[in-house]
Amino acid sequence: MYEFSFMDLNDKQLHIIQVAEELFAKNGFDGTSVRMIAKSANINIAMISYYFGSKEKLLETIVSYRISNFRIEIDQAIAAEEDYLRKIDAIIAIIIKRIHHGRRIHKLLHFEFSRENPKIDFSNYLKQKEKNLELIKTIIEAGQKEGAFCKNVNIELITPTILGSYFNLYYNKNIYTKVQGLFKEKDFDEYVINTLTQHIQRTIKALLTYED
Amino acid sequence: MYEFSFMDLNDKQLHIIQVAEELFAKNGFDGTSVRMIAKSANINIAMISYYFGSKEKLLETIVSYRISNFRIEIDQAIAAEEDYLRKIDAIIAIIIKRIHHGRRIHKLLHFEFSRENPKIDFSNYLKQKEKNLELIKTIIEAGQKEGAFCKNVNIELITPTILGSYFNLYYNKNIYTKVQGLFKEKDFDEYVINTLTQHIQRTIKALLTYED
DNA sequence: AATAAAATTAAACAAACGTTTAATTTAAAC
DNA sequence: GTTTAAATTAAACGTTTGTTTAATTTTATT
Repeated sequence: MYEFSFMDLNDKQLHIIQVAEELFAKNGFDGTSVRMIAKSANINIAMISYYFGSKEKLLETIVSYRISNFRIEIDQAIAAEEDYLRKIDAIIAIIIKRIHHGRRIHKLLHFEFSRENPKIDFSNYLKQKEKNLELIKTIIEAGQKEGAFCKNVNIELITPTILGSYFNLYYNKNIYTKVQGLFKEKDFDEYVINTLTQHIQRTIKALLTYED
Repeated sequence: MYEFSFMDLNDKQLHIIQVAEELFAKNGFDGTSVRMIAKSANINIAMISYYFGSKEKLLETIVSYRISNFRIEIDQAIAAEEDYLRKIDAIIAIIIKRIHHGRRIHKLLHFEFSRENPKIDFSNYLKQKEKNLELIKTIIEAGQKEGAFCKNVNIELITPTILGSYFNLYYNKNIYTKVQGLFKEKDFDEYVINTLTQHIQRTIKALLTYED
């Protein structure tokens, strides 16, 4: 039976990618050995070199497999809403959903990106970041011209606030779980999609309409 | 000549700590070898085991050396300001200053904290996080009672928004530097203390007074 | 059924890892 | 100046690292 495989990756390769992605996010790139990956994926060590060439190229494959542009999805959401505050709500909901879905690879990228000698090529990641930044800039400037948003806003810092709110929660999940009892592990998905998304939407809308 | 040494650490130990901290932040714990540390610090490899016991205990020493409580500083700032919005400004300025100063060790903690088998004891880090969370909760609830702040706010998520904004900028510094030309490396300190702090203050104040 | 290609394996490779040893040098105490 | 303790060193320790090899099994093609 034929199964569709993205990027010419067969089922076995996809399985290795999924296992490796989880281990990389948990233990970091250097903290994950090819033997750990092989054991978790129930394959021979040599299969990683055989399929991907090397451990580093495996990481590169994972990155290009996961990093995808969501320009179209956002464009549709923007067009569907009339009110500028609703547009913001829609954009943020999409961003958080996407980021949450790709949280493991993004964690990896955060940590590998600021290294002395980065192990992989980040140009695709950079391009997408840049596009997203421009997209948000465009919509906010349009809202400012319409008089919906105030002008005293540092637009470049809105993305860090949106993404940072998510990732700081994600990185400190254990703290809130253990110390605060804020949520159990399995409720995290729901908490992100509902509570956190709402909080960020509120925050950004408040910022964009704040007059002091 | 006698020099004061915190935590009974002599000058040589302090030098090793500083070098190691920087390398750990750059390359991660597993990505940094004792030989790299020894070379950077111009010492023999054996000195690390001699002084600290092991590579892991060196990390523990760094953490307890850097993680400090800033309860007193915040208490003073709160007492000095009358207006609740000014109190928020003061708290955020202190938090960002502190976090920026300890950014390297915090990056390390973010990455090591969510591991399968954490290599060091994080109880001190947890305690301080908890204290800071309670501190912010107290001041905001007081402001709500006074009618200065609105009530539809998720207080638990304010800290992630403050810290996340900083760290997302820090982790993606290279992007903004290279792609956007937002700032050069050496201007980062100034950008954080001025522009970023202002942005976060604005954001949180807007959120705390937002009525929809 | 025979042939060719792809997948899988255990074993071996050199290199790098954190740590320990035992010898030597430096500093401090008497 | 002698003795004792602390600091420093080069070398070696046993593991683990990522990758390659060469042999074998499985799958696909003719």
